[in-house]
Amino acid sequence: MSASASSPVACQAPQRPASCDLCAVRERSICADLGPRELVEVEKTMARRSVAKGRALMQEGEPNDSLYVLVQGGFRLLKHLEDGRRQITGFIFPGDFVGVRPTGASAYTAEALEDSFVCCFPHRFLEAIAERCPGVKDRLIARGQTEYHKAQDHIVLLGKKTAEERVETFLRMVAKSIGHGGDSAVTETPLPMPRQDIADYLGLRLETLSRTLASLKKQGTIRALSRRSVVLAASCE
Amino acid sequence: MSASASSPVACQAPQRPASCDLCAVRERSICADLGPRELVEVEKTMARRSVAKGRALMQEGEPNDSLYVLVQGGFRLLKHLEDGRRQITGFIFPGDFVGVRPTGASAYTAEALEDSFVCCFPHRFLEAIAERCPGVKDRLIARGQTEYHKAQDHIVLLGKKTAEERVETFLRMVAKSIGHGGDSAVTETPLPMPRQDIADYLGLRLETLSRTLASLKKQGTIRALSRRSVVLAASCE
DNA sequence: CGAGTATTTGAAGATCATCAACTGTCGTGG
DNA sequence: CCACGACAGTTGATGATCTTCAAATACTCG
Repeated sequence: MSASASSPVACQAPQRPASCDLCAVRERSICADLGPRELVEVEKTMARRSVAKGRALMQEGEPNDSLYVLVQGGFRLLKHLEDGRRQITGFIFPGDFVGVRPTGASAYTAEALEDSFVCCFPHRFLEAIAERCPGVKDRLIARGQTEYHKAQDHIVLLGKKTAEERVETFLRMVAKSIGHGGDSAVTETPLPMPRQDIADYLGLRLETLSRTLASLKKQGTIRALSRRSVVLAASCE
Repeated sequence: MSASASSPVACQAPQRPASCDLCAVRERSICADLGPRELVEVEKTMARRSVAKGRALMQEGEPNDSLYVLVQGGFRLLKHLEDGRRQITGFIFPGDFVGVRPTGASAYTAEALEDSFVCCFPHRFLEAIAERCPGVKDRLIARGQTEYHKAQDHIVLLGKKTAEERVETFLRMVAKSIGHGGDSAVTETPLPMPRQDIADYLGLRLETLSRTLASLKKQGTIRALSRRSVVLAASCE
């Protein structure tokens, strides 16, 4: 299936764009603020990096000095409690970025859900670029805000919603984040993360998540469900 | 102006500083990045505002075009679910600020826990100031990050901690935020918010919070407890 | 002092967690 | 191509934590 050299395109396997011109997420990332001149410069200095499924892009507590833009794949962001309990605080999809500021101790770990590609912007280059492109810092501020707002929605979910509400909210969120174009209601939404990750995101146990999914399917909220994808019914009441 | 001329200082009642030179939180807020010239200008154009206990500084869904720096008092930040359930997503104490970006629809409501004073920086002025003081935008980015990290800690608390752990974490957090200087262990920590707010922050019911507080007191984790303050035992195990 | 609100306490019940067993899926190799 | 093993996910039975409903008590303010 995942042929490597045979077919020229349309291949499911991770494939990074050859240049920024072809980058699928450029308009959604900080690169959108770069002028043509800066873009050329960035393309020369910026490192691209592939991260194999399960490997960490950054580790809670370890220093980090780059901003990473996710080009392809997905990541889970997670924090640990001393006794080993883990909480997933978010998921990252193409166009999103992490590491907005350099730090001596990252607040969280980022692990690849599948083989992924990222672009690395060391902050010391970024600072120089920002001087010529003021929009870059504005975009970092804006990004920080939307991350914060997403975290607040997550807080509401964990603090006030029932298991069933949490699961439905999550599924609609994923559908919106990586829903392929048009009306996400009828389309199949991929679930690139295992059940345990979803449970750790929702503050539920694996078994409770499984039962809740089964229940939503029986009710019809979920049209179809497989290990790696879901089809939701329209969201109208 | 409230009590203005009579007593020089040491008054418990809300009292806003007469000028930025006397501002207790200046070094902790964006003002720390302003040069003397900008400070003078800011002092002329910036509006100060008092907010009575219970009143909202900004409302979820309503537009907001200013950044507010809290000088004195406290605020709760909250979000509503359609059916009226509310979740408190954070508390704001002197030196903190809200409204990092102008928006057509605030993500949350900010309500005063007690009579409070804030400084308002309309974003259109802020933008002009930022051009001359590049540090301002960096500080906004940094602030966005620390808010995000606090939100992540909150997510871990709600997703993985037991009622008892939540309450203890909360109390230590407040002690650290508004703990008066030295070792917060033996000092009395004020609790400027009612029990219902604490419960809504912790994702617990009022009654569960009350019972958990009683239990922590019996165990000795809490040395003394009153409606408006608490004394914690040292945090070592 | 007294009304109204905030907080605490009690008893019963619901939701979600835990422990355990079972089933499905995927990759490997005979 | 199918069998096998390992892991991911599901289902079942029981129990703990937290919620709910109810009532008592404490505190604040006029």
